[in-house]
Amino acid sequence: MGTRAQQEIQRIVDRLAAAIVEHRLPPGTRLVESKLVEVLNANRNHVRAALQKLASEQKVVSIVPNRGAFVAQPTVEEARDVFEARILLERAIVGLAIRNLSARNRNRLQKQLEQETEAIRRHDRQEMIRESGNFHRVLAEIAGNQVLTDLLTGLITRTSLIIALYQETPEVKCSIEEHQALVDAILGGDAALATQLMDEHMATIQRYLLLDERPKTVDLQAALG
Amino acid sequence: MGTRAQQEIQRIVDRLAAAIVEHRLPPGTRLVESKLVEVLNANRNHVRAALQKLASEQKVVSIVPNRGAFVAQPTVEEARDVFEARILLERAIVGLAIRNLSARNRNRLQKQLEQETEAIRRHDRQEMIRESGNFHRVLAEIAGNQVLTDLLTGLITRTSLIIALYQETPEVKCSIEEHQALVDAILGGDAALATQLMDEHMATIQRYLLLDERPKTVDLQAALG
DNA sequence: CTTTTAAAAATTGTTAACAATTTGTTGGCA
DNA sequence: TGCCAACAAATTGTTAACAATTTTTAAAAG
Repeated sequence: MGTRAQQEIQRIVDRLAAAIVEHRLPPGTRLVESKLVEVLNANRNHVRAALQKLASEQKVVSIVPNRGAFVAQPTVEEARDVFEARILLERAIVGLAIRNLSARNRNRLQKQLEQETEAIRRHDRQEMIRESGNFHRVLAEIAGNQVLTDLLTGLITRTSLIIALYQETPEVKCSIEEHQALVDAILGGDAALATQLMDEHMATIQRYLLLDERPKTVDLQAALG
Repeated sequence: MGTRAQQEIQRIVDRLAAAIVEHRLPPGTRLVESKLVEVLNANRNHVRAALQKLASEQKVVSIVPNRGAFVAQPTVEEARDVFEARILLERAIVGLAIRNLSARNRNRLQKQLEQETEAIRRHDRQEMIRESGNFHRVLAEIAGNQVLTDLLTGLITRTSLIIALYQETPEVKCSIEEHQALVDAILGGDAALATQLMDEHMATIQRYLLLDERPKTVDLQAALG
């Protein structure tokens, strides 16, 4: 495909991923191709390609043959694996970021915290989700490893879907207070403290997940058995 | 797409990835769609989808609009980033694997080493490459985290392409001696030693890469400037 | 009123024809 | 010979029509 088609597919991927990440499309939602064509003002071939990509790359969509695409419902095991992998990457990124603290990068961290503050001030939940994800992405960019950034970006997306599916209450647990403490430790150059704070930050998020139980959706087996 | 088409695309992806990983398709090789259709006995649409996947997921193919697909030529920066990320994952995997040492898993490690020995005995270079990759995949599977396994699998593929492009001599540096030492440390439950051996193993591979210089292929700018 | 069956509609899956672009070749001409 | 234009071939990119499957609707039968 030419660049134009690829860009269009990416546009659709981004729109859908954003909607899933910001919990506007709950897990299990049916994604009918013709509706997406209408809503996104797109070509059906492109929509199909985008859905395939979301299914095979980020795994936030699952495709059932002859039945169509749905917002994915990751299993408890997958949720655990995603968190385990993410913590791993986040810890390493914190360490790398501390070694790359240029004036510009310090500034980026401050600016990012301001964005989050603004989102909270406006009580804009979707923007809060978006910005809390951006915080971790900025950290990865400061770490200066594009491969790590790409891997983490995928895990951030999946994490948000997992939260939609398993978190007991809908508040955004990826809090600015913990981000602020992290930034303080990073700017202070205290790698050990920063790493520990990142561990605790991830643990905080994980603590509110109901990973002992089944997915939130109706389990016919349990409900009728 | 239905399951059948997806399977067919995956078959093509696997065939192409194997050829690239085993250095049968050197970096920069042109991949003409019609030739692939012939050689792989496939449909052109499926070939195109497979090439797109290899480009956007594993990044071992690069697609130039209106010019076609080529075996990728990762930059020195990308090579460094891939290795940095891979070391990170491998270290963690070693630690996790030691905690999961069932009888079956001990056996899998032994069996894997036997496979590698056999490849060496037969002087089958392509099988040696394949099996040395399998060693790291088995380790990831023993670690018991499917997400980590998937991420590492992608990085192993990319690593092999990087070696094809940047290693000074063509021997397989991912050696069974170091694998054997690693297995000994793991079976002995010595996490600190095993992690250190993994570090050294990765360092050994990296040591033979010419990452100070340009890619091996002719650089017109440098050659004619 | 419930169940069954058949037809219609909606939705997904597949393909090959067509279009656009790049690459290669030939022949004229100074 | 060297250069250029026009044509031809090869290759990639795009699309819409067609096929297959599932879901819905409606009618008929018990």
